[in-house]
Amino acid sequence: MPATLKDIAQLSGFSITTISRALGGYSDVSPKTRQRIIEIANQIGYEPNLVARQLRQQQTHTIGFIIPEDTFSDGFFSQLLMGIGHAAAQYHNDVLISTQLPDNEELAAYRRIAGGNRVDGMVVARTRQNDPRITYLESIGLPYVVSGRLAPDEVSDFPYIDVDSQDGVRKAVIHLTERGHRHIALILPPQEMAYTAYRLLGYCLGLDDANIPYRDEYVVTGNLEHSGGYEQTHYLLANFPAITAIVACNDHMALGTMEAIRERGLTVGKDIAVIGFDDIVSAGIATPPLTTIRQPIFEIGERLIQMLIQIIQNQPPKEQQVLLPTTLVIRQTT
Amino acid sequence: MPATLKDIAQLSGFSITTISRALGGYSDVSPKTRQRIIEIANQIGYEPNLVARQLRQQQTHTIGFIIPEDTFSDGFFSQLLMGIGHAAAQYHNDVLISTQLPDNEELAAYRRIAGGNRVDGMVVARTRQNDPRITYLESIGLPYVVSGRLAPDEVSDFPYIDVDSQDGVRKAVIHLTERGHRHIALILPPQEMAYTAYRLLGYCLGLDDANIPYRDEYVVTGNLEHSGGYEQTHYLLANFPAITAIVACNDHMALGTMEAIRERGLTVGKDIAVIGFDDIVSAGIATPPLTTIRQPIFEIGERLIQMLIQIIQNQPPKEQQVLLPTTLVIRQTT
DNA sequence: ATCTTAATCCAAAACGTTTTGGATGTCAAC
DNA sequence: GTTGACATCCAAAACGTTTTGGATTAAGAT
Repeated sequence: MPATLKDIAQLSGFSITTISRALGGYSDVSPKTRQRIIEIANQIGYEPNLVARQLRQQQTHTIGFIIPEDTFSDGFFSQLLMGIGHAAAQYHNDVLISTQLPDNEELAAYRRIAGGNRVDGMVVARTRQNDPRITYLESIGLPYVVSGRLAPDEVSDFPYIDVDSQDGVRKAVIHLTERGHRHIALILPPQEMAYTAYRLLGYCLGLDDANIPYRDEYVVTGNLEHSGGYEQTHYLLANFPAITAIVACNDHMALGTMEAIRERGLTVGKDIAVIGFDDIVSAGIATPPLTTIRQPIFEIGERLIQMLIQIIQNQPPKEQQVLLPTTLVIRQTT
Repeated sequence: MPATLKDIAQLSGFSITTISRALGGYSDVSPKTRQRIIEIANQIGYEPNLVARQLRQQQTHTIGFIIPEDTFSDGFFSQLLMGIGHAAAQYHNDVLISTQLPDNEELAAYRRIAGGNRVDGMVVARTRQNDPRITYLESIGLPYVVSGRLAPDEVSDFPYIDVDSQDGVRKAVIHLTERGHRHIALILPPQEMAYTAYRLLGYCLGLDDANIPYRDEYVVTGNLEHSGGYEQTHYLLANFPAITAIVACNDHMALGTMEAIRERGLTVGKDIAVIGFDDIVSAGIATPPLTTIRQPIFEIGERLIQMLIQIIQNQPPKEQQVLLPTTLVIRQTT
């Protein structure tokens, strides 16, 4: 039974309206009155009921973020979340997180949170091809912002921030060809990930730059986890001994790749070069430290929120579709 | 302008009450009516306004979690959060996250979120000595649950889940003495952390078990980050060359310790043994893989929520103060 | 004395829902 | 034809706030 405006009204003898306006800093309440009211409010530990305020004002100062269920140990997601939380706080917004359970229909959480008026806007991550979440958010007209574009053959006509992963992978491949590698394998993310196509494209361009022919059998798909890199690397090295370098499309897989290489009695960085993607914390402290394509995950989270807040406030930013550059962080696996 | 009960009422000719009760599954509405109402609701894409519902029912089905500002890259925190989110979802609860900004007064966020009725309960982590957040939550009577006890000299008479870190460190020290180490250093967390005392205690007990005298100069304090382990290790090894083993109170610091050891031309696991604490993902994939005291972080998050939900539902669990065991994961740094 | 103006204050509506306490109608039993 | 019993429905209050559109009073101008 927390204190309400009504309580202060009764204690002070003023009306609820006046209490509200006094605490709200309006000018139509006399200094003495205001002081008295503030005094009482402090004394009984009044805190405004935010739910009531939200209902009345029809805004929540809250941003929604729905976490897929299979993302427990994903360094990318938690770092993105930290960036989101940090920026949101600067705009006096909180973040409402809903974890999606395996058995639930995918859109259910979006309907509940977004359709149920619990948030002013949403950030959606991990776009897949033809993403139904975007269709839904568009249909209800709620502000949203996306981490990652759609695939190159789809139009991404919504506000997003993505990283130029095509260019990133290309730089990585060039880096390898410059060191003499000509048999370079690629471990892609699953097909349905929207960015997969960009990475494959970058790989092809990189090979092209060095006049190396594309070989389909050097390109495989991993599950984005340690095990994916591990298994595919064993497969690749067992079947194509000519391979001297492997580009994995995230750091988790790259670390799995390193382990597989070691298991085969080879030396990472000497016999087989490895490049990852993301530059998560583990990459820098792996042994040997992993050469990787860094994307500024925390910053992406921050900028997503900046963009979203502007859209919520009806001041759509000029740049609604941002492509951030990647950096090739050269460490000791190449 | 999302659809409301009123809209359905107007379209169907029934009253708002009936709409509400039809959709709510009450038995006092005829099958035909209910069917018609559901039909219209689906047709216009009705979703209940959760804010209104929260206000009316005086409960939010939301759990609050406030993240300190200095926790961006902390693997512990994000993993705890994942556990929290996962368990909360199973109880149909969402998680409201508020990031605390550096300049803000600490309790401000708690007052806003907890005092402002935005959540049904809170989980507080990273207890410090004489924690004011607990005092506050207790004063307003909001259900809460704590990750980690207070220091041994304070009474922790609130629901918590902690890990028996005293026993953990003791096991680690015993493991080291069994391998012949007699000059074992300890890098503690900052004083104000409540669990620091437990770890020091475990260290003392472990030494005692092997009849090794306690030496004050072997015990230092680090900042819980990579740099803390790094700097203190350089200090220790420069001043006390007799040291052959270092226990760091979290994995981040342990990884810093490993780096410092390498920089001094020594070999981790051979010249100097290292043991960490937590068993974050990076520990297992470090090179060499880090021997560490594992605490089940994800599970702690889950159990915190189970406990909290029970308290919220007024069914206080018999076990309100849980001490989970740690596991010494022996890898290759010892 | 009357009129303006400014300074304070407040009643009531509104946000969208759930819940309480009936109201109405129908049908069977007597 | 009266009485219950049951099925179906609904008006109004309530949750705690903000906001609208005045009302009241006092002071200053004429």
